[in-house]
Amino acid sequence: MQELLKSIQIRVNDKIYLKDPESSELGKNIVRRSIDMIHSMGLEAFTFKKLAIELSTTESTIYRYFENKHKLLIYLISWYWGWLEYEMVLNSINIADPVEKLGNTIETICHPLKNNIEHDHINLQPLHKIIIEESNKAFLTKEVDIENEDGLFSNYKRINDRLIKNIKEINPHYPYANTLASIIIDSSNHQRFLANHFPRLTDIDKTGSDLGSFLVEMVLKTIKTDR
Amino acid sequence: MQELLKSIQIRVNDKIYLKDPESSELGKNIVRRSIDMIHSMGLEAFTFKKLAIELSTTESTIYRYFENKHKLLIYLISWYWGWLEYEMVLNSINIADPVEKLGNTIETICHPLKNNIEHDHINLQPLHKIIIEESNKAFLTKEVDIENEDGLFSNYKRINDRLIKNIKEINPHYPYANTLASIIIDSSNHQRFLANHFPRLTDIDKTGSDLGSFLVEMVLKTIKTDR
DNA sequence: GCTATAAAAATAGTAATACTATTATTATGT
DNA sequence: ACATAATAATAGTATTACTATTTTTATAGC
Repeated sequence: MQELLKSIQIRVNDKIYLKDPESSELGKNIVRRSIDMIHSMGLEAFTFKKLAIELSTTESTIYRYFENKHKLLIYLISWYWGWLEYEMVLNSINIADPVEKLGNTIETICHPLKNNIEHDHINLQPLHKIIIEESNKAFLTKEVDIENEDGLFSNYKRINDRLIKNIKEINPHYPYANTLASIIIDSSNHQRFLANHFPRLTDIDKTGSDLGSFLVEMVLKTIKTDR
Repeated sequence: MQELLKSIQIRVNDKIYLKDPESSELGKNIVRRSIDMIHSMGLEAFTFKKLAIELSTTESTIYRYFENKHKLLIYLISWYWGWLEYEMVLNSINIADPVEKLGNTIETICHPLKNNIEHDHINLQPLHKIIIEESNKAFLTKEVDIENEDGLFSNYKRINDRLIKNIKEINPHYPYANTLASIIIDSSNHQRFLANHFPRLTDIDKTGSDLGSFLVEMVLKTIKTDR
């Protein structure tokens, strides 16, 4: 199973890239190295020039894969959510009880690397940190609506859809399932950001230990029909 | 009262700027025009050069007020939270019941412009939109820890503290008051962002009409000691 | 009204970024 | 062996994000 997962191809909207980075060794290296570099130096300091030097290639070559570093970021993020969907589905397979499934799903979102999975050319540990520290920048732009229309965020939205469906399985009449789902997903990463940089603003520690159980409890209490 | 509020000086940490923009007409114009420009063109397209042209002045002159556009953004955000604290306090004055106070406070965070307040040189409407669309960029950087140590985010953190205190007044034993508070504040803006750009991910409309009541309900249900 | 001082404006310049274009070289598949 | 595509090398541009220097203008005290 581990082996199967390792070589699985994550589907990423092909409008994100100019040339599929999975289609060549160089492409894979671009992805691999950019994860390390963005993780260690931050998105703003990261440039195609620096990446080109690291890869002993040229800027223009990288530009044949990605239009700009913003698109590269979207690629990484989209890949992440695409990958997480597999994890979510696999982890919750055979779970019939919707409450248990919700718990399992939220736990997966909060601790995606629990299974210690490895991947061919993508290092998940730093990628997850990029998600925590940088991913919001992908849609906090003036181009968000066009890019959204082009489907660049669909992998992200599918994760939301699954959570929404799960919540509605538990309480079909709850009117704020969408809002709750997006809060869960956002918080699963943002609370860890706060733990890293604004510990006063959270009760979660850096490992995110109680995060999952907190979020599950919040959801269940919130959607419970009281009578 | 309106008049009093209009001329009130919002306290902003003086490490954010090089020269206090409130101290001169030009400084006020820098703030005023930058709000309009960032709002209309987005933070990335906004430059000191363009601002200088708009103000018929030069880049170097603007640089005497702010180190760079990032600091200017932090200034605007910090001013906003500083101002919101006044609003929060004023709106909840004389409310003794902590549950009622929480409702009032959250309502203020979600609908800060309800009182149709005007301000001397700061246009609150576009500023609020900047908070919704751009404010996360202020701390999603590699410099966040140094800037946080320097107190650049203290106005923001004080808002959190008030909410935390309020939650603890209702249930002193609830162990996740900090986490819940930061989720509330974050969601009060982020759900409106989603309403604008990802309506499928929220049940809130663009005016944010049910947002306050949803958040209040979520908090109250979550912190309720069930027995 | 004169002068010191500070603020602002004008001017110039630099290193880095975010690209684009052109040509030469190398690899690959038939 | 040849066509094709990918990559590398080289060069260049507009813009950004600054810094430095000098000149002009405004202000406040004497």
